[in-house]
Amino acid sequence: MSVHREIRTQMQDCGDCPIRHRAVCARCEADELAQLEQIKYYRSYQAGQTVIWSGDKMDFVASVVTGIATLTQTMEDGRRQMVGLLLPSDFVGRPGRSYAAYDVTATTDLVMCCFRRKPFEEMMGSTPHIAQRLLEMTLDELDAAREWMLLLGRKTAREKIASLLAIIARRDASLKQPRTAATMTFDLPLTREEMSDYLGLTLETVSRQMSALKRDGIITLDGKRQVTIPSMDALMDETGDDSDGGYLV
Amino acid sequence: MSVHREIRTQMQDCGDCPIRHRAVCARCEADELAQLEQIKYYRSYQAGQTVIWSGDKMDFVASVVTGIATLTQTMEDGRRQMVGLLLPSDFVGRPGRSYAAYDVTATTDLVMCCFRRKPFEEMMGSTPHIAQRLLEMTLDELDAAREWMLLLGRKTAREKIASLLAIIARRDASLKQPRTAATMTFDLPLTREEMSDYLGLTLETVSRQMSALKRDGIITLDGKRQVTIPSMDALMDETGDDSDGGYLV
DNA sequence: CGCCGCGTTGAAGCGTCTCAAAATCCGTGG
DNA sequence: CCACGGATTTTGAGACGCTTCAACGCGGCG
Repeated sequence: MSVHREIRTQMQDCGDCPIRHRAVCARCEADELAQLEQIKYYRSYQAGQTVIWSGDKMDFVASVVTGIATLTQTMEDGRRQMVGLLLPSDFVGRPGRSYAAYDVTATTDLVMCCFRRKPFEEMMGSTPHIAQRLLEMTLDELDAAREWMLLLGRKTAREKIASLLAIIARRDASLKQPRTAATMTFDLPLTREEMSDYLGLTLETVSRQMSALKRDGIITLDGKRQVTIPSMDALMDETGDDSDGGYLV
Repeated sequence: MSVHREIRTQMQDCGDCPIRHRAVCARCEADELAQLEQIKYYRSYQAGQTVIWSGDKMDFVASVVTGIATLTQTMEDGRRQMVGLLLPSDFVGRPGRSYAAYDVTATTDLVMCCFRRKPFEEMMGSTPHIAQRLLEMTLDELDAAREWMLLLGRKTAREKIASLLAIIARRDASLKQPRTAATMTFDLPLTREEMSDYLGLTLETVSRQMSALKRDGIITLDGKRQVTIPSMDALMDETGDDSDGGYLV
């Protein structure tokens, strides 16, 4: 994995922002947005590049604009566990904390909208709309983390893979095809190793279970990355979740 | 486990509250506290009693005042995973959500300070101090959940047990003995089965690893529940964590 | 062309689970 | 005070699922 240079991206108007209505700024009024524009700047990273290392000084917080990033923890002996998958509109960093608690890595090409930390923290105090939205997003993250705890602690390898595919498929569908098509196709944004880091498995087990799901007709593969799900119901049956789980809100 | 009747506890002044400075109300001024007193009421539960079932209607949020509660998720076939351990000052429920997302159970006798949900949500809008503190607490919870994801996904059974004991010991020390005594003793608030639900293990594996830690002199047991840790350093060596992990903030 | 990153597949080992039985603890009633 | 019964915990033996170690296949790129 070669090291790429970090690239600064040209300024952009918040009005045109693709994550305007979902990110931490979602509830801001025009004047508040203008204030945010004062302290924001964009950064781009290439696939594979590290955004920040755990323990490093972090003088910004940010929103993912496009692309996918991951949060991972690493033990002394090299065991790794992914603890977050950051999608467009997701928030990176913690107000009030000056160092990074996790490794942040770009798994695809990535653009982030960064805010200098100090001014952002001051704005949080004076702008309830930001703090409100951040609370809501953090509560959602906490729910997601707890669902992942169930997966890590109690699901079988096959159920783990099926759950991950279901999550990616559902998210992909919400962007590409608002209607619930019976059959869906998407590109896996993660390597087998990244999948294994997320699921608490080895990459060999991931590969074997992918093959098993293919053999059983739950998924089909074009190349290594493009996944087609003929029946979302059949996939859901493999996740171990309640049939109605996640739909009632 | 017999079903006990829920008991209402007599009113109490916020000024005397043992969690006054750590709970969701920690930053409130006197007038804000007075407002909270209007919508608060206490509830007590006996050890083993269920506070609320996942999916049930939940028209309050609450703080744990004394005792310990757990959040657990259950799969259709009965597999269970604990996703939260609620200690005094911890918050229960989610503003804006009218049903419970998890089973909440009292593992010891428990007293909660409950707020009617609707008035509490209104207060959150008008009282930044509450929302600020809740955000801070939620971010802490998220960090804890992510640390638990590493444990569930990557640690061995022995490391899991050692980690749990270390967490309980450290918390207990922060209450009972502010100084870092070399040797510490505490009562386990969890049964073997509850420990297994937290750690993603079977209760038999928990029991075996407890015996192994005892055999190796990492812990000593008086009865089944009272644990003594002769050397906190020796215990920390068994957790798999960095030697300096968790201390730098 | 040959290298390298990524993915697949195989075989053996090991850690945890499952099933089973015995030991211990604790509240209750005699 | 002791006996009893049920809940909890411990311990054992075998099974099983995932990991480990290893070899091989595939595709892109210098």
